[in-house]
Amino acid sequence: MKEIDQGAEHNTVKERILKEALRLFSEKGFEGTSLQAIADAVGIQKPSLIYHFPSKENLRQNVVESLIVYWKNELPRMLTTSQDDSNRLVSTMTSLVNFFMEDVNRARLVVREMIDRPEETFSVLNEHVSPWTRLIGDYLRMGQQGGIYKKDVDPNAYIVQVMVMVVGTVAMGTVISGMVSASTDISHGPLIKELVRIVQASLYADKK
Amino acid sequence: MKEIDQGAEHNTVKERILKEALRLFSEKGFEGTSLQAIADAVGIQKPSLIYHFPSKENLRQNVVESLIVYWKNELPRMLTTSQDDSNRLVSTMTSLVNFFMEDVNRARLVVREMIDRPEETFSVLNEHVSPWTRLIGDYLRMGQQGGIYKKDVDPNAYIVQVMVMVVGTVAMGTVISGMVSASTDISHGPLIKELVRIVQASLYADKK
DNA sequence: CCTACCGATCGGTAGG
DNA sequence: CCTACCGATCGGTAGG
Repeated sequence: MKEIDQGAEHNTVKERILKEALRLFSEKGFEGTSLQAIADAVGIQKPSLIYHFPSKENLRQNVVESLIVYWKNELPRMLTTSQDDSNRLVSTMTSLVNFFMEDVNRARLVVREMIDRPEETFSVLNEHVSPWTRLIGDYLRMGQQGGIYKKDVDPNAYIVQVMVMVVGTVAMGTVISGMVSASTDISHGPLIKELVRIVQASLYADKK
Repeated sequence: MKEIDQGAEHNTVKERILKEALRLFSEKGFEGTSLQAIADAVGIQKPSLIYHFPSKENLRQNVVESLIVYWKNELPRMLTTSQDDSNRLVSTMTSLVNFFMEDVNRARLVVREMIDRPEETFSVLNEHVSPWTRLIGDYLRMGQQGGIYKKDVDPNAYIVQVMVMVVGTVAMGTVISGMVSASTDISHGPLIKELVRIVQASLYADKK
């Protein structure tokens, strides 16, 4: 009844639904998650879900959109925060890694969406992410002419490959970190470290 | 009735089931694929599936195993075929890329299994793939001491990251190739080319 | 490999 | 946001 802290944090039922749906869709997949399971996690009845989101498909779209919104707010901040020019790319990528590691489910959902609905996901990325990758692409091309980046780097392909590595490493981290060190999961330190090294070593021109 | 070419190609019902199940599990996911859909694709009735594979879960395990078996036959061949020492790693990776691109569903299934069943997938990889990654790791360490590979490469992490890139690029190729060039899919030429470049540039030591 | 069939669960509606 | 309910489909069994 209280409307004082209505839009404050993750308090509203709608926000709690989105949160639990993101988690379950990421962990078990869209088809592997029932509306009943989401309702149970939130602590309401199934038809109450349908009151907030008219269908399961509509709920999925809203979950994806909530991620996109987060992205569109964070990415500009990542790109501008980094002060010095030479390290801007690496620090942006580090922010990207942190964004996904903050909640591994974000990376998993992105990977799932790409595989489950390639065409739709392409449209979404093309609309909301491509502007930024194009910007970084221009920045890369400038650096190439200035001689600080390798000349044989394919800017567009490079950016996409970095994204594949970041999102792939975080999404599959639980599995693959066990293959590099003993710990079966969490933080995957050596993996992220090597990821950053590969991204840098394949970009910066050799010192002459 | 004819038993002449019984074990020849993809002729037996069991093999046809495995083939269609791999395709559907890869495209729609395990939970998104019904036994009815598989039966329809094969052209038999649902209970006939259960005759060959006692449960859906059992069928999934057999699909995964069929991939593993393929792997265990191909990987040694990849590693030995490459003649000259210096390019062995790159040619092995190229074979790996070809293996997954031959049938994109292989890469998609691997990614799905990693996200859907992290612990189980780790066990499978640890048993059947780790021996080979360890071998390549030793080879990398030797090359490092010989000075042909960068000293700051983390061999184990590097190998895993290369696998993430390969499998990720192929699995998500349909989506991401559209972001680098106009073509919405197929062959993803520039992506694979950049992938190979990154793998090489981040490995080989700078010429002094 | 098929027909016939089962209990359980699915997404979603009616109506309040 | 709830109770009551629906047709369709799920994985799987019985029995041949």
